[in-house]
Amino acid sequence: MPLPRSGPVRSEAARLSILEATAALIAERGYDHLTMEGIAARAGVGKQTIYRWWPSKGAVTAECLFEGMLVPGRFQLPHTGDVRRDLASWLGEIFGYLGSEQGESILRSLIGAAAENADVGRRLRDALFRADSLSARLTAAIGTTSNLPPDAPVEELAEALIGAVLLRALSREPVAPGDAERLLDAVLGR
Amino acid sequence: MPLPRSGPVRSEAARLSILEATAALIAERGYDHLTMEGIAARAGVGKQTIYRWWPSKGAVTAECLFEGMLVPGRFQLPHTGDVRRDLASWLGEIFGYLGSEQGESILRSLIGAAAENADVGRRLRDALFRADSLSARLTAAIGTTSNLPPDAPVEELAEALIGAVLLRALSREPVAPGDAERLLDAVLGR
Amino acid sequence: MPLPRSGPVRSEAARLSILEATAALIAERGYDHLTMEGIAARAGVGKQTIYRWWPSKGAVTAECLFEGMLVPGRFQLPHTGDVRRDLASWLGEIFGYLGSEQGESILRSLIGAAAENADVGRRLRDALFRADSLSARLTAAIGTTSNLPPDAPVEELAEALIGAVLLRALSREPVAPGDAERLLDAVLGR
Amino acid sequence: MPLPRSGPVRSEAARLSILEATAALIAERGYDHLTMEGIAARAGVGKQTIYRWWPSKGAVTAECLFEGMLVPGRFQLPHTGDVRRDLASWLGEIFGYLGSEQGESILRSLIGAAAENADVGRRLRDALFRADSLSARLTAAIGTTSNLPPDAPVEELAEALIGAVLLRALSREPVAPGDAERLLDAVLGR
DNA sequence: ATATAACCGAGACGGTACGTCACGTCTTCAC
DNA sequence: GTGAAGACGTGACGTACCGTCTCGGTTATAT
Repeated sequence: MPLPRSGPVRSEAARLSILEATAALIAERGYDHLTMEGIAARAGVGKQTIYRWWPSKGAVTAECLFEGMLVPGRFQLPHTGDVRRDLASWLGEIFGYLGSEQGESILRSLIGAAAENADVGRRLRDALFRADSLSARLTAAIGTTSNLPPDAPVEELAEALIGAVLLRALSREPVAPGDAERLLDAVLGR
Repeated sequence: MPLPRSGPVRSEAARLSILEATAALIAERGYDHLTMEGIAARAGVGKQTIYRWWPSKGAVTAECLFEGMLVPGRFQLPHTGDVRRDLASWLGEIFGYLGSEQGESILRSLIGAAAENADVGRRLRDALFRADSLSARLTAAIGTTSNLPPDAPVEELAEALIGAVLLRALSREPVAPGDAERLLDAVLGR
Repeated sequence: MPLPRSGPVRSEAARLSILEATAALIAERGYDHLTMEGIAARAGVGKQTIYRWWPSKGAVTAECLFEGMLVPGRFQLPHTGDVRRDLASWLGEIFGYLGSEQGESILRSLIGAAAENADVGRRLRDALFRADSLSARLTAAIGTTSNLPPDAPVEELAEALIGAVLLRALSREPVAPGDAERLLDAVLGR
Repeated sequence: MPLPRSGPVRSEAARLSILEATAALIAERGYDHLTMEGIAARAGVGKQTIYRWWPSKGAVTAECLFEGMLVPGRFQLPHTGDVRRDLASWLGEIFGYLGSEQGESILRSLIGAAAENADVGRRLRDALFRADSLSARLTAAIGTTSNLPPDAPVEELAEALIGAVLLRALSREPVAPGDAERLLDAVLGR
């Protein structure tokens, strides 16, 4: 089923088809095993159409990530007023995703992609985990709900939280029920 | 210069030559770009000799890691009695390594390798960072030097520390002087 | 010096380059010793370009044969009216070719190729020795010049002549001056 | 089941086992596809034991041939007094062998072996088809049963007969009932 | 209204690396 | 000192993808 043609302007249909094919292939077989030819075939698109707009499969992956096609957009900090509870809920959701076989595999794939492609690395940080808003929220919480001292290194706190998630994905250790809370206790104090 | 033959037993010379070639190639060009043919050529060895003993380049890399050929063995916790100071010194050394272009690249390569190979992931955790002894030391430190409560989740603390290092490597952000201390402050409190 | 590209249609330049390389390599080193990689390298072509169009080196060889690149097209029956003299001249030329070291080696190579590849066998018969026209001519000669009875089994006569040539090539016995005539005498009578 | 050892003299058991394995493998899969490792494994013998006594698989094949393990010894000219009838019977047997799928394949294999190995070529001629005795018999028959002139080129007659058989094997054309007789008619006259 | 030019699908091309097979050499050890 | 076993360096196999390059066909825009 060939895609409809749109003349000498970039075909949005082709672009979407490529991103969807990429996301599907990563979900099915992992970032390694992802090939340009596989994407083109799955998307019903010529290889040149991919190379015209992206320099590498890492770049396509990064755009997938940015479009929210790989990791659901749900990983957003809630905003109830109780920062500690918000963080717990957010981390809980992430660990839940990590607990599913699908999620663990995709996340691991993305780590691999990030390791060899700087763009993916950046996207993985801010588009996926919204690290910025995370540290902003931590800053806002100083002196309020949790036992954060006024000059707490929030940036480092955020890195520690997210880093622990990555390490968990890398090490392939299964997620246990209370893990998210324990991590929060460890980093923020009880 | 062909290696000496040793008959129907495994050639230790070939094994070492392969591991050394692998370590050198990873250090020079990164884990992606590492090829079996490249290893064989550099090691002066037939490809089959590699495939006879390792199923994949990930496995070879894991053995390199285990033999301490990729990351220096220096990342060991000192043991001065002052746990906090020991941790600071250990983290400082790691961040120092991460600060060098070489070290950052190798570490990132290994993360990529870990993402696609479970064995590498495991080795990267315990052979490299001695996570076990790390949490053991944290346990020992409870109630002593630092402000760790008696039931502190040391395992999670260790994961947060190491995870932050990995995230730093992945995100390619340069290391600044006080980073190690700030991370320690963030996770262990001041 | 890369060959010119011609897009998504088969490149005639590549095809010719491959056939020429094949013919040259067979002439130089024999059919055994012929390798796909050798052909590709000599032709300045990717291996896949060979495999895309031919299933085996035997098939490439068969096409060489068909294109007249391996055995000169000169082995054609003259047509003077005197069939006996025509046959003598034709056989003489073949034995002359067989007498040269080059010719003997190539012919033997082709026999080896024919033994393991049916296509080569067929080509070797009809494209090379024009067996068809040979038996047709023999049929035409019945009752005329030679002592062929009206119902002479011309097909078998042709096979005997060509077969004797093959056997000579296989057995590596040097060709002596009067051999062609003697063979003709033996098969056709004096 | 390892073969019994016999100390510092050549093991006849090993030699026979190798030849039998070779003959079986050629019969099963053809001369190309025959491998030294396959022979060794099938014979329950170390590779070195083969290389110690034969320089190539062609040589092993030649010895098989010489021992009558590949082509049945039945292809011998009968000796009834009627040379024409003897030849007819002999050729008939050969064509019968050639008519079986097994026989056609083995013979073709041997031609391939002969094409790349001089020794096999020689053996194939005299050990297999007893060409010597054939031309001797033809000589003896001069002036007797058939219409051979006194100075008939018997050597060439023999070559034509055998050559026709080889060509038939090479060209993979099925054998029809009267073929042997027709060939004899063609070459010797009616 | 028509040419022009960018885009599209398809896929052939010269390459690199894959993982496997077999080669012929060599070494160990049991008999 | 022969023979089974099998590791070794070498080299070819046939396959998968790479990134580049036409090709023929569409279609929006600039003449």
